[in-house]
Amino acid sequence: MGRKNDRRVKYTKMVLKQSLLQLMQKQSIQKITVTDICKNADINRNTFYSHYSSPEDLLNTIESELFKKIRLSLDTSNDARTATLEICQSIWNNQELCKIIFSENGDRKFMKRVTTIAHDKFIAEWKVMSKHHSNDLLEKTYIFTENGTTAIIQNWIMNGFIESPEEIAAFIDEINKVVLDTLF
Amino acid sequence: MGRKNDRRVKYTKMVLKQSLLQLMQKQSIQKITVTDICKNADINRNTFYSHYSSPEDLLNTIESELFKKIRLSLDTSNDARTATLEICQSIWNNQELCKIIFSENGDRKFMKRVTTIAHDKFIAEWKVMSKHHSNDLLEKTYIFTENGTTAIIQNWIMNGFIESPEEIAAFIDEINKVVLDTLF
DNA sequence: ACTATAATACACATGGTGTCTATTTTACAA
DNA sequence: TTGTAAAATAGACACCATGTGTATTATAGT
Repeated sequence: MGRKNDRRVKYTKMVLKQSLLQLMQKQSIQKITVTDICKNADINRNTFYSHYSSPEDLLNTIESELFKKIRLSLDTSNDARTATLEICQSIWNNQELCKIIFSENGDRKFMKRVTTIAHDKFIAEWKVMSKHHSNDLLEKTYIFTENGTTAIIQNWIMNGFIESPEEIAAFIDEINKVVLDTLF
Repeated sequence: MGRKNDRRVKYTKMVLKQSLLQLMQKQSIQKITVTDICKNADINRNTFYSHYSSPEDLLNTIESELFKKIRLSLDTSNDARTATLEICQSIWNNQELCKIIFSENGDRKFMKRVTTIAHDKFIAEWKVMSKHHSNDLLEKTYIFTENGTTAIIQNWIMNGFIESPEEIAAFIDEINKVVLDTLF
């Protein structure tokens, strides 16, 4: 019964995560060693290896947990507008973590993985209206707006959340609408 | 006189560059060691260090040379449309190199550095027309289109240059126009 | 042919890695 | 409360890349 719920395991994993995030505030994941993380966490290096295989592996775990949180908040909403808003709110609710994970050295692929959730709904909505257009144009437009949207959110995070989630979501909605409405 | 033009130096630098690019086809720069590069190039490791300080340093050199080429082709054109086209043509003229440098593991910051040349001209042109708008909206729109444009070019490269430079430049012009004309 | 210097060969201490084998500590359950 | 499984630690190990020495060889340019 006490397999994964062992207090010792929970503590170890917790401090290792904290330790990595703390180190990531000053250096990129690429330059952080297992030894660094363990010294900073006051955890034996062998213990690290019994839970994770590398700093990247540990980071993946952290990211997956955040991703799960964000996805959970989306299960209710189906249209693109509310999905965008809820993603922004999820990020807003995890500001400290997001600041680190999506920082300069942060994993762009993961950021994209998040925005894609909402963006796919955008595209699905517009795809219906664009049957007379080539898939090629749709594909290029998708790439353009996808990456633009991702950058807007990343910039919002990096600038310290000056705008509210509502404001950012509204801007994203508007500019995506402009592009897609005009082209299709 | 023969300082930097020494044939030995030219050869060494050349094979080291080739070696790194070859290795980058299969792994990211992060995982490539000095030892790897030297073994692959059949160059002594000490020789590497007498020219470059790290694999990243070597890559920076390669990137800077490409950047110089691209900038050179731009000195004639002043408007955004022709600048975009000439960048696309420069990339087209260096396909093999660009495929590697802008690959999945490629340096996104460098890709942005390139597209920014043309994009800044776009923005300068539109900035004149948008005095009545907030800098904030302009800034966000800039980020959106900047990153969208970058992604389009990157995608063009990664897909193996299916379209001509003219076609890609035309799409970039059009979609940027749509966004900026509609919002301002 | 001379000479400066580029390239090589060899060596070294350093530091992180991943994986062992004990040994100690501790959470949970009977 | 105590027994036990398993978690954490301690210490050691070979391995490999690093960066920096020193000495030697090869060679491009004059």
